[in-house]
Amino acid sequence: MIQKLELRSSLSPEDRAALLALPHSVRRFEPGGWIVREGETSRSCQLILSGFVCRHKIVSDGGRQIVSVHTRGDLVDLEGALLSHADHSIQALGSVEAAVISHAELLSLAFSRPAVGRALWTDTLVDASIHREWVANVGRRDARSRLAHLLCEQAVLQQAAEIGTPIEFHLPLTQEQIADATGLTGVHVNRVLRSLSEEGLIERQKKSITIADWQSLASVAGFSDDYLHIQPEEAVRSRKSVQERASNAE
Amino acid sequence: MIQKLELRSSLSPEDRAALLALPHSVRRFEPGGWIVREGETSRSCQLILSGFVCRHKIVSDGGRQIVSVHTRGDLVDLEGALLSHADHSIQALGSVEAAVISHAELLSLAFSRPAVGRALWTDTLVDASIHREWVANVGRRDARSRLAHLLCEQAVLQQAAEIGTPIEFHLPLTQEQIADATGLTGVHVNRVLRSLSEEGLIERQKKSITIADWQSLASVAGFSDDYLHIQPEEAVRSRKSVQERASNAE
DNA sequence: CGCCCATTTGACAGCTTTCAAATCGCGTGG
DNA sequence: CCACGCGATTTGAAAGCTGTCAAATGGGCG
Repeated sequence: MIQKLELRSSLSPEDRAALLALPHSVRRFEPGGWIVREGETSRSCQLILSGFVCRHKIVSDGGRQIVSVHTRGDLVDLEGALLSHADHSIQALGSVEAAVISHAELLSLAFSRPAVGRALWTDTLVDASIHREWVANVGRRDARSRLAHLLCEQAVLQQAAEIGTPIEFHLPLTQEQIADATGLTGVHVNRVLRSLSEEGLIERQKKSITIADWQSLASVAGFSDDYLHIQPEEAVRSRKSVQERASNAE
Repeated sequence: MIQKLELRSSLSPEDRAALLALPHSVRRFEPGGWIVREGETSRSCQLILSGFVCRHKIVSDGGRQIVSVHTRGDLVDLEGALLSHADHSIQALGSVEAAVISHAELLSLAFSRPAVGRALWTDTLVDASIHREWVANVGRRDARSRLAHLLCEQAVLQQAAEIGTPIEFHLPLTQEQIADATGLTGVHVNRVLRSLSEEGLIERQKKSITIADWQSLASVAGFSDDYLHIQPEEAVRSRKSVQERASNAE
């Protein structure tokens, strides 16, 4: 499971073996459990094995901004390996299982095996790219587009991580948390989500979403998956699959 | 000048020498010149020698979002070395001089000299951290705080890059561009800037800003420089200097 | 001196927020 | 198995911050 860490780089079998051989222990977090707290210094990072986590920051008036959501296969708190203190907190959104990997071990592997270092570095660059898209999302899109964009992104990412299907996926956030991720208020998220489903773009189950009309939703969102930098073969497979299922659903 | 690239990591003299020995050519850009266009593939990255550049994305309704501003000592388009296509554009804000460095050369140096690789990797992590702060800035602060935050950030960054003093610095953006960086409109930026200067927090010259009351401005912004991850000794020097000058100015 | 772009300013509309209250969902305890 | 209780979801009404549209002013460059 560890090797799926790398959707965006190629690794030799030896590299994979070295990654798999990393000493680690599995840790479980309760819903709401803190994985990292802002300001802390840590000695290890966590590879998410199951469940969802989010990174967030608190601004001075008490408002919270979620800056990213991660799931199976994502390595969080890699920052801790090279930076002295965490600039944000990381919290479990539900029950979470994570593999704890020491920074020292990971760094030494990264520097002894170029392909591994390259893959990890690429991962941080993609993280940054996603952050940039989020800046544009909260900065320049209205509430409707913002929410549509978040849904499209989650659909593609969960598809890539092989969790759920591209048109129906688990949305582990409460409406209040969706609001914190999009820079809106819980009340408004509720209204917009309802309007999206009334228009037939999405369908809402208890804690998951079905994209009823991918084309329209992506168009409302102005969504393009370029910024996710998913490898060509993966991207093709993923996009095709999204579209096929979308058209089957019609 | 190249070695000041690393404010946040330590390098041995040999590492510095290797960086300085990188083959490069100097390229000049006109104001508004494109350094990278979204979607492009590039073979080299650019180390800014003088002037300012910004990264930005265009959303589907034509709106523009500036996602970062860079100046002397910043390496831009490092993404191009590891990712296949650019997810954003980079444009010169005024006249810019940049050293062009081939990706291949830079990567081979990064993988042969761990300290260099570490420094570059750290740089991308700091970039990501700044992006996260921007997400929080546009997502969860009102116009007043957003602008104050942008000003505080620029003051500290330009001080760290040794351009101008911490309380008076060059702001290479038009109000329209400031709006694109903060997710506001030009008209509103104008109003808020005027109100900040009427309240005595800042003073405005033609194209530069003087922070008249750092304490108050930082408090309006909810600004803390933690997320910039400036090395301890640097941070102390920088903060002290900002505060000294600020109190001298009173 | 004149043109062009950036900055200002005013009035008004509108998207989102705020504040409150009602309803729903679901795990817990009787 | 059903009642209770708390958090999440909904909904309504009203206020407010920010955007839009337009026009005037100002400043720099050819």
